[in-house]
Amino acid sequence: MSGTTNIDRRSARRQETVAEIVAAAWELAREEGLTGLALRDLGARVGMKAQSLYSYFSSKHEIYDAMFLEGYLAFAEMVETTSAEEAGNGDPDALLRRAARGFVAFCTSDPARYQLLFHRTVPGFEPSPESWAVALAAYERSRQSLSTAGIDDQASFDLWTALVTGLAGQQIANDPGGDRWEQLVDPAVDMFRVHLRETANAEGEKA
Amino acid sequence: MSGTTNIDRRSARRQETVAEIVAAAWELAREEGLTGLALRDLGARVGMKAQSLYSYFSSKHEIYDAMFLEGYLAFAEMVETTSAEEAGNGDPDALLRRAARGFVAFCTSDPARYQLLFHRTVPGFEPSPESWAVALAAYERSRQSLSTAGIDDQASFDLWTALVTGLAGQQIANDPGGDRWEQLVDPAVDMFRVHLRETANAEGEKA
DNA sequence: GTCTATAATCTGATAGAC
DNA sequence: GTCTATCAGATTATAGAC
Repeated sequence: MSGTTNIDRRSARRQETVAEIVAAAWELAREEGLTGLALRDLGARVGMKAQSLYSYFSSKHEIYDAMFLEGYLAFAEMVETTSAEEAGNGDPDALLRRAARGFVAFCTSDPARYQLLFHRTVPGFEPSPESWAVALAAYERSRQSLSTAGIDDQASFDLWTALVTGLAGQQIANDPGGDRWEQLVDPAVDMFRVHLRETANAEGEKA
Repeated sequence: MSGTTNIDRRSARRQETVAEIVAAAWELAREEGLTGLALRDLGARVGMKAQSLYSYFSSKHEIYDAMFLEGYLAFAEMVETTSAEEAGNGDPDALLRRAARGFVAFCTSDPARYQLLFHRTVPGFEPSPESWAVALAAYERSRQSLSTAGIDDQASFDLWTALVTGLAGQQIANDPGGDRWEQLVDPAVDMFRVHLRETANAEGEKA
């Protein structure tokens, strides 16, 4: 009787614990720096010995991988929110502004996450194919959303990502907690919009 | 007889060794990652026991500090080269292009250095006041140089640094060894130039 | 699934001989 | 100034009892 249910319960409990561990890992990464994360501290934070973590993850890199995955799930959610039709009643300029603000806020709200997702900073760590797939899907979703705002070629999108990661990076590195670069998000979007218009014109002239 | 000379010789020899250690530290940082640098490996690389490094540096952070300092000296040199009058016969647009290309090449040629100089990625490390002074001077020199190309307010310069560090960061993280974002440097400069023209117009209209 | 015990190694750093 | 010796502790990770 109810063998499956017990298994479900057990795996649900397990997933809870896994999630708790990953949450604690993020906490520690924020406090100690991404590469300062230590399994001893992590175990202590969730009320376990460090060794017990190996019941849930087979290596430290696997924990980083779970963090990476979770980070990109949060990224995807942010993309979805800023892309929402209702939020901007179809105005492409408003969409661009929302996307840029959302992205920079996403980054500055968690510098450790910004580091893990957008820079290769943990020695030896490489995301698993599964996590990469999620990252890529989120990236594609973002690209698709912004294509409706006029960013419809790869080069423009690459320039866009450089611009927004650059704003976030400068804010985090040189004015943590402040808004010196966050203030520049709207001007940067204006600048980028002119660029879009000009490249569109150039295409038109060629035709 | 030549007591001072002996001291000079000795301190010169010492400086040579210090420079050798820092050079080896950069090598290792490039190979193992900036935070993967270990004193044992560093000692081995220069033909010493790790403990002997303490004759030259009193802590690991002090080595990072020397790397930081050296990095900003190289940065200053790059700024000087790209700012050179001769290199662009006074054409402000050419200066902007040279500055951007020079900066991105400076970053991509050494990702570990990019990380140390422009992101806070080593847990617990903070540059000494002396090193900060050099960094700040190089920053100011860059700002001064680019002010002759029309970047004459802080906000525009901040936007500029976000743009070029962003291009470099994306190149390093997502296409190491390639040129996907490096190709976008000139288009990015064009985009930025239009921004400069527009903000200048806006200022003019206010007056 | 968590523990103890511990392996095996690496960490940065110090003391003191030469 | 470099060495040996070593500290004191951290690190990730495994084996096996409960």
